[in-house]
Amino acid sequence: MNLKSLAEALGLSQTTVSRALNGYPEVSEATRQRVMEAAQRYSYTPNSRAKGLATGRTMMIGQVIPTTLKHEMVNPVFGDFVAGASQALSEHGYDMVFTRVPDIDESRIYREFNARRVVDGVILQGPAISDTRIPLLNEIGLPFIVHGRSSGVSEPYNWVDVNNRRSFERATQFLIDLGHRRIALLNGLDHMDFAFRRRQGYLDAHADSAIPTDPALMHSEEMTEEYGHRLAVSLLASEDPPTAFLCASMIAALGVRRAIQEAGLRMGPDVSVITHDDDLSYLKNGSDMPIFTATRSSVRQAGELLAESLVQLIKDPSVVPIQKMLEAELVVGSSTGPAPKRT
Amino acid sequence: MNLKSLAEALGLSQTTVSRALNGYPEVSEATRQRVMEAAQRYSYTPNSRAKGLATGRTMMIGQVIPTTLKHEMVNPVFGDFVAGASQALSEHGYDMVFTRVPDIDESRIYREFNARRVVDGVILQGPAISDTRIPLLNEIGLPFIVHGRSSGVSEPYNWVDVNNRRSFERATQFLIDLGHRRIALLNGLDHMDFAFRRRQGYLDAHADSAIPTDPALMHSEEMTEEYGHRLAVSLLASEDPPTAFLCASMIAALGVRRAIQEAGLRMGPDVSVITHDDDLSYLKNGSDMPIFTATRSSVRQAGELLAESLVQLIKDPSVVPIQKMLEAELVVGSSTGPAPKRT
DNA sequence: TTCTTCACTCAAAGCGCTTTGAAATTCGAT
DNA sequence: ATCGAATTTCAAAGCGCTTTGAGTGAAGAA
Repeated sequence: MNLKSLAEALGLSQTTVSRALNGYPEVSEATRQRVMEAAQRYSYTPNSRAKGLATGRTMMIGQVIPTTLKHEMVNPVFGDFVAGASQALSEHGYDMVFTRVPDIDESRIYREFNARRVVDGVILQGPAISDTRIPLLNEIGLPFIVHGRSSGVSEPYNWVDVNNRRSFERATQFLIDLGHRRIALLNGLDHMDFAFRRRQGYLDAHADSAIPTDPALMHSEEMTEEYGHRLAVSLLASEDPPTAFLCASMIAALGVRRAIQEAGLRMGPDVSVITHDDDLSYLKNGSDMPIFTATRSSVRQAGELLAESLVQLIKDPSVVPIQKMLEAELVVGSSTGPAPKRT
Repeated sequence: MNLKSLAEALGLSQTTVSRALNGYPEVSEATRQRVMEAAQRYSYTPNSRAKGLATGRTMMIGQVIPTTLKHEMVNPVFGDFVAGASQALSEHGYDMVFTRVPDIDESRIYREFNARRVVDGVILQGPAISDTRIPLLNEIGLPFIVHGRSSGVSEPYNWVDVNNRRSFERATQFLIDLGHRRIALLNGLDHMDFAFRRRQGYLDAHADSAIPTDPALMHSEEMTEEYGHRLAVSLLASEDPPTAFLCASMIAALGVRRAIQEAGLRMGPDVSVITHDDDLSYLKNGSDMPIFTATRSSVRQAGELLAESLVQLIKDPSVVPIQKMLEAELVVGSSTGPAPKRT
């Protein structure tokens, strides 16, 4: 059933039917009722491609996933983020489309997105430091919003981000206050902006308390459980082991916990651990008493907020840059304690 | 730049240009070269909506995510699955689109997908027992493939699934052979087909060895870390505690491990644990020596296979039902050992 | 009664592409 | 030269929708 046949069935013109359906004022209430009812009865749904072709709108939001950087997609955090974002998008009638492309092609894809009019806007994930995609998208003129920020990009752009620097500064300060002096940092990949900011926070806290940092304690890699485990094992076995760990993700923290237990130590009394907690639905940090002391910020909520902002942006591209900073809370669990006295 | 202007610039008709671009034989090689080169130079990309409108193809694969059943989306397994599937899809030029809808609307959405010609095919996730979406999609005639199967659906449909019954039967048998008699089953949600099959495997193994099962040991819920923990805590504290746990997911198994350690027991020597391992990239079960003894099957690969099949199906709908069964391997790690002697 | 207005409704022109059916050109064969 | 077949190109008709600009009646004003 298409517009034409519906119009014929009703004995009306396509124009009138279209107008009635889309709520234009030029059609009488009686007619509108009749049309609506018929549309219902014949279960007519407009063809979205035709509609898009005519209106220039697609009601789709794009997300490009570079192929070789497999992390994005498989990262559990991504799932929760998408859940939040698609939730919000769907409320405005938008769907989400994922395109995987080889790394090199990424810029081409954005241009194509624009040329082919395949999406109305784009979400940019995992910004690196001085991310080149931002100037690119600005130049193309495709509405977009970044999940995170990109240090080194001077031009304005829209973003939603967690205050990574502050939250890691607070976490580090918390450990310092407990007497820890050797704090290991298990950070995300070096070139990622969020990792950069977290390291800043870590360094700032040390500087504030005039505590020297040790490069041997600062690491960055893909945040897997294995990585957390491997690194904790080697650090704990080192000459001058850390008394505390600051992790960039729950998953890595699980690995750290495993290493601590294997070493015959207790998490909390013997070795302290703080992790960033994205509040993943499948990996809750305890509902009553948190297992890990953590800087918590729901990535799902970030997704919702971001999607909401993007929709608004598409509706009215003239709004000033949307820039929303979320603060992470520091929740205290049983994984931290005073630094053990040196023997 | 659109077809029309490109054709004008070349002094050719739209037809010829379109044909040249789409590799039709009716155009001379020389002309084709000229057109190709011009398309490149003007960086012309066809508008996909217009193309879709004319051809009836969208190059999009849909996935519907019911809103209230939030699990699908946030389940870490989902991320890896999508990574695999979208990888394969992209190689054939397909993108993936997610639509979130309230539970009740799901059937309406499929009809709309079809009516609005918004996708060329659909992936069905998380089939329940006697899942009604399957007959619905069959009736609509929209090409689809199920990730999993649905017991109780008699009509033919396409699927890719892991042999859940067999893998859990083997795992259970493995525990029985080690002398375990009280094996707890931490299963997924009851109405899910995969959970049903796993329970079957568990029951079959018990029956084969004439070992009675205890309803108090069989549980099903959403597979979170918390659930694994909570349940293991209460089971370990019970009158007649299990000596082994069989978990449907790594995440839940992590919770079980935590509970075991909190109880002052050792995983392996004191309490055995086997889990199903979807081989998630962020939650590897140890690369050299597996932590958990596990039934392993890469959900990422399943995604690839499924996507590949769907593409094939769309290309040629006449192919007999595609039904692919994957076998999980049983990898032995350090989480299992002989049943401890009763004190 | 005639002229304006207003409220509705309509035919037709796009949107950018594919594809059909026909026309023009080339070329070897008669 | 002439013809037919093969090769190459084209104009135009959709695909299903929105939207413009015009048309039709009916109601109200003169």
